Amino acid sequence: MTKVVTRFPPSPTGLFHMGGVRTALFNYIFAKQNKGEFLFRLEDTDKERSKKEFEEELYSGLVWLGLPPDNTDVPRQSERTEIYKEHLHRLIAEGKAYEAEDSTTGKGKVVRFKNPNGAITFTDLIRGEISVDTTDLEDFIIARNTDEPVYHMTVVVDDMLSGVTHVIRGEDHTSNTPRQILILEALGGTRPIYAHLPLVLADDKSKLSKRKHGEVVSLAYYRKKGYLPEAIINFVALLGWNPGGDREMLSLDDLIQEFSFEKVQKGGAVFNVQKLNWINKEYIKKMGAEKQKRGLLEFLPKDIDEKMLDTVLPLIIDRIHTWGDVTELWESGEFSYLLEEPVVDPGKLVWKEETREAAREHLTKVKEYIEKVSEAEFNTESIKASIWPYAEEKGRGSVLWPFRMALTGKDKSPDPFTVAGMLGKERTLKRLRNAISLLA
RNA sequence: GGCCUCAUCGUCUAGCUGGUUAGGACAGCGCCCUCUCACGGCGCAAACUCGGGUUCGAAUCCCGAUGGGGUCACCA
Repeated sequence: MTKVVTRFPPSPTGLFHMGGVRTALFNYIFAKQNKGEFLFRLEDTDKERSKKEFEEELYSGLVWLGLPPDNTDVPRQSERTEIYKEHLHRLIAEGKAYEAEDSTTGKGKVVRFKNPNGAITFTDLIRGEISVDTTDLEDFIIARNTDEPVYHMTVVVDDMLSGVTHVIRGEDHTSNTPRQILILEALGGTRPIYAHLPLVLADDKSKLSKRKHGEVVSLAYYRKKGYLPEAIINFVALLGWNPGGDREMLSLDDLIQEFSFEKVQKGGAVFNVQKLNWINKEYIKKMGAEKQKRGLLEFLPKDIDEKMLDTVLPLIIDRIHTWGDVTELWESGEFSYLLEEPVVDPGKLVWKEETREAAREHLTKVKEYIEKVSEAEFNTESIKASIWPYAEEKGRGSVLWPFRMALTGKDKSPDPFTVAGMLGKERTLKRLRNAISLLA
């Protein structure tokens, strides 16, 4: 049994695409599952469009996701031209490729592969046998000139030389496979096993593309928004694959354990952000408070009172799907009453059909109960215990609504006991007195 | 258009060797909890593309149609 070797060979011509993320993931999983190697290399033969920043983006993305490649030195095709040339020249020498006039401009010479014009049949781990008549491909170009090979040539040589056993890539490469098999056979290499993954689709069912669908196609977007790598891995794995039952929450280790090509879907899968959001939230809920806090801190104002954050933490967690959501939540003033005195509308202090007098009376009573709660025991539970019987007697809405409004000034907020607990005795009393005076 | 390929709720999917009230999840809607919001609990709605076969019986097997997607670069 030869060692399994998979690879992820993006071209650094754009941000790390979510489709690429899934391709990388499946390559990683399959390699690990078989105690093999997961290789990373850069296909930067297009000098015009290849950018250093994208190389970094790609590599750091893999590391961030928890899918570090096994090779420490990252090969760049732009630095391997001598190797490709050697193979290219061999093909020419053996009559398997030839130089030809540039058919479009008539200037210069390109290298074409001498197509034997037969049928190529290969086995795809996901789709079974695929058979193509290569005659339609004609004598395709494999190099811009005798020194500059293009994609098909470089892929084949690299895969062959690095001992790649499994080529796992997107379905958009299916039509490239026969060409590459042709070159590979001319070179005398061993055929790897192919697996073409169904595409990751946008809402309109077309391939996710930067041009058409914008920044939401790249990993960078989700990193910026504060999604968790585990959640992204989990979600993306479920795009076109599933463990067979009802399980949906799967760690990378689970995936390595459970993955099989038989369970890979044949049709494309729409990238559904809402599901990603849900999964992300599940991961957030599962982690400890300390981690949650650290996650939020990155997206909150620098000068935020960390002690206060401890108390609001559970409230925030209930209301967000990603760390980034907290920014908007915070800026919307959702918790503004914690930082500053609320502006209270006197009319709003009165519950439904009740009178101002009644509201004033309830608030006065509440103030008295609050005063009796000792400073040391001033927490949600004890506050609730002291006021609850009265609220039950007079009607919860009649008492609790003005109470909460006095503290927050908002139609929507957590319950008054929780808010009072967060504010502390002094501030709670101050706001109650203020509300009472407004009703005078 | 040629070639390749795919087809179960809006979306992700279960369904492996034919017999199920076609299951789950997200989203949606409703109810409950409740002073409001959020959380949570419960529930509802929602699919086998169509047409032929094979069979006692088809979402499942075969053929065809239709529809979708991919690809047809000196880009990868």
